[in-house]
Amino acid sequence: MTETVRNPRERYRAQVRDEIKRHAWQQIASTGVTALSINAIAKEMGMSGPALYRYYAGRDELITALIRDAYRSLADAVRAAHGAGTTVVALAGVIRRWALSDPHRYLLIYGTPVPGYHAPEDITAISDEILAVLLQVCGGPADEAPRTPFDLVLGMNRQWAAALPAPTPAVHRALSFWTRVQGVLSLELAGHFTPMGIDAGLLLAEEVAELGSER
Amino acid sequence: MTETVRNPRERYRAQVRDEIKRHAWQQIASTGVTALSINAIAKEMGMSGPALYRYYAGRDELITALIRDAYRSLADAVRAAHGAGTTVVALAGVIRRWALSDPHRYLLIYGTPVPGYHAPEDITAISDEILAVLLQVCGGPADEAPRTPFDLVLGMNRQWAAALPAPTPAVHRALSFWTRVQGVLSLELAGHFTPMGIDAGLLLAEEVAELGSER
DNA sequence: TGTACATCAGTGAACGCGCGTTCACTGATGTAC
DNA sequence: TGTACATCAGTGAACGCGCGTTCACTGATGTAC
Repeated sequence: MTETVRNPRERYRAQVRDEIKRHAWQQIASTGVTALSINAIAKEMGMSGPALYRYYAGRDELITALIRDAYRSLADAVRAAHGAGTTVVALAGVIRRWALSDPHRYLLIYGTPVPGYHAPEDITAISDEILAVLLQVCGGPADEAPRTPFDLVLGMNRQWAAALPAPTPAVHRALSFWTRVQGVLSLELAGHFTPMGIDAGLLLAEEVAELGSER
Repeated sequence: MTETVRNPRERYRAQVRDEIKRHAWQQIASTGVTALSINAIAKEMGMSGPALYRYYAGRDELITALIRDAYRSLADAVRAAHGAGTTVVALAGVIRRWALSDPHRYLLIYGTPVPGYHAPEDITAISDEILAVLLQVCGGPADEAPRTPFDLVLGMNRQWAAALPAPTPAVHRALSFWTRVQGVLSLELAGHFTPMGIDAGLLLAEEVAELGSER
């Protein structure tokens, strides 16, 4: 999140950029992305509005930075879990806890798209990182034969997909894993479970239990 | 959507209320819920801003009406499909087509919650209608014994759940159906599939195929 | 070590905009006798 | 059938607010000799 820099002026810049983001998250947490206001952040920091333009070219660039950090954070969490050795059920739990720890951060990425906004290249790369881990936890691409009709589900227009010989059961399990996690979390975070008294954590575990690497 | 009324004045009122909603949906479709503006709608209709206050007490009441209509529309679509006899796969297709036909309508209900907004009672009732149909398509509550540990997933604090003797496999299948549909649709509508070339329709069919009534 | 200069963080005023909502009002539409 | 009255849709002005962004500027901080 923080870029490390020797130069004292650059160091200060990085600090302020971080503080701006902290306040931005705080604001998003209370009123949502759309209410995110440069002026409001500035006021909260005891600065005048235009001052922030020294640090971000405008509102869109700030939002981009927030989205990037959110993806980065999730990618790190998922990677760490995988590095420590994890199962599909445990990984789902990690993702869920990550989402619950800051619902608006999750929603910024996977919720209703910010109108008029389109993510730059490097962000989809981080998103691919996440999917790569899922793929490994769901069994990896090795020693698996392509299957039908799942082959049709996946086109081949992306590196991580193109790197595979063909869609495999593991790829499909990873995809199922991902959509099922999203399904439970999007409903849970939007509050659609609370009036029904559903244990979302347990439901999620049940949903992904069968998607392990089968080894 | 339109209330039928004899009285000519009331009739006119209902027409205008509908026209306001039509413009509201149009606006939501182009810029999202948060950009929804009473003044903008009025201008589009060739009226002054305050005129709309004759028809809706304020912005929140208008949004409530839109949300209610959205739920109503989905409930009708799902009911109609069930009435004509449907399978889990076909029903998932119906829901998906409903969502794709107006993504913002779907997102208004199941996307990121509108900050500060809370739905009135009668809306959760419509939501229950939908779930009731799902339950029937997934096998119905009849002649099924409770099972563990799924029993824990569902609490019993809601009518349609309380009406059941206990959580059954069918209830759990309905819940799985619902979350899996949400998972695929929320990712598809947010555009997370397009760069990967995934056939969301096929994926959805695969996801719910196993959740039929097993009769 | 001290001075001259360049860099750059932050200010305050301004621009133009749109928002939700209130209020007192005009004028048309329906209703009662 | 015609008149008197009540209802109510819609207007225009106004209030107070916040937004993103630009611009010319002050003053502090770092750099080069």
